[in-house]
Amino acid sequence: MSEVRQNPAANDRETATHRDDKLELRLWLRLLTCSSLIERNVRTALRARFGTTLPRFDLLAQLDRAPDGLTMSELSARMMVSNGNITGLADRLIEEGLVKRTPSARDRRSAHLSLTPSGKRAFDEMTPEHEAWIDTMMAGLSRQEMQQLFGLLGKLKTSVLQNAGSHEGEDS
Amino acid sequence: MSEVRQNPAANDRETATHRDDKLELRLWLRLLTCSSLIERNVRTALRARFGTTLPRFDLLAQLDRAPDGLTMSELSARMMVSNGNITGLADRLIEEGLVKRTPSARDRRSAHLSLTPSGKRAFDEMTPEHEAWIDTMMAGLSRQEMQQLFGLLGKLKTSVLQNAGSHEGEDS
DNA sequence: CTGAACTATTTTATACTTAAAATAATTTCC
DNA sequence: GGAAATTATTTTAAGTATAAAATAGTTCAG
Repeated sequence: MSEVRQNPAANDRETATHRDDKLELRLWLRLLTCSSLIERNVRTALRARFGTTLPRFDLLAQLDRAPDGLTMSELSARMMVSNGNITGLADRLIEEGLVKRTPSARDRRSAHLSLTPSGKRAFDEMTPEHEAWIDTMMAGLSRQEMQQLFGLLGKLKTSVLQNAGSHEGEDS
Repeated sequence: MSEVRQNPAANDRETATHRDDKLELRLWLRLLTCSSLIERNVRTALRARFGTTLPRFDLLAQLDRAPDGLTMSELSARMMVSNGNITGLADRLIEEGLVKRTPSARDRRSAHLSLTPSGKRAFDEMTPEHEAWIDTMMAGLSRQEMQQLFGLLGKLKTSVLQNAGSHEGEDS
């Protein structure tokens, strides 16, 4: 098993916040805790059930959603990782025969990545279980609470995108 | 600058979800998007302003919150990363003189890590700006929305901890 | 046309991360 | 008190991640 504990009485980052910490900071730490917990569970489950990793699954999922394929840059944007990262990840999946690359006819710099039949099959096998894991983890929330949370996170996302990076150029 | 785009009209993972995807899945992807966006901003800002990284800052922050110091395992639990990860991270910070290790008197396996004066100074210099970045990113939410979000995330956290790993042992 | 600016991707160097095995110390229980 | 189980940490090997520089192709102003 993993050497990372997952005990329900977690003594995590967020639990360790001070009573007098600012709401914004506590909110961020709790958000991070939730995200990390779910991510860790999915990662562990993907390895245990399918012998694969989250980044690989994520890349396959992006391609599955885009039947016409995606370029490296598009993948980089959607997965929110650096461009260089995609290169290595794609290389491994191509090596494993799950993804293929088709050079673009009109722009010789770029190529479209897409799922091979084998990749599509692998993804279709994984995705129902993946969804079930997520459902299970969220079982403690009512439909209404999920919708409320979804809405609030939407506002947060907008806020972050709007106000991000405003600390830059304060001396220009 | 970074080569990862941060344009407000993000074409991210979550934006690419289907209309007919389940609420649970969309909620998870939006949560991940928010978390990744904030994390990336903090990471970029830490590098730009202080030439350091998020894991280093995070470790310093944990130690700052625990005046008596923490063992490797405690740090691992709080930061929600693997035990082996802490070893390397701590080594680097000790090398840089920001952290010191004190062997435990009663248990020769473990040692307490704590901030050096230099580490404390470095952290105290960073933390007000760090808090300001978080505040700025959340500026689009009202006090009440933050509290609501905080509460809902608390429920989610409980749910995940309760229902995590229930896919394991389904054939035992 | 031509070269400057831009865009897409890869490469490089370094850091971070994990899972699993190894090492070493402590506790437990007979 | 000593073997077995547990706990704390380190090591190992592979993969994931970033930022920045390099490479190569495209676009566009003049």
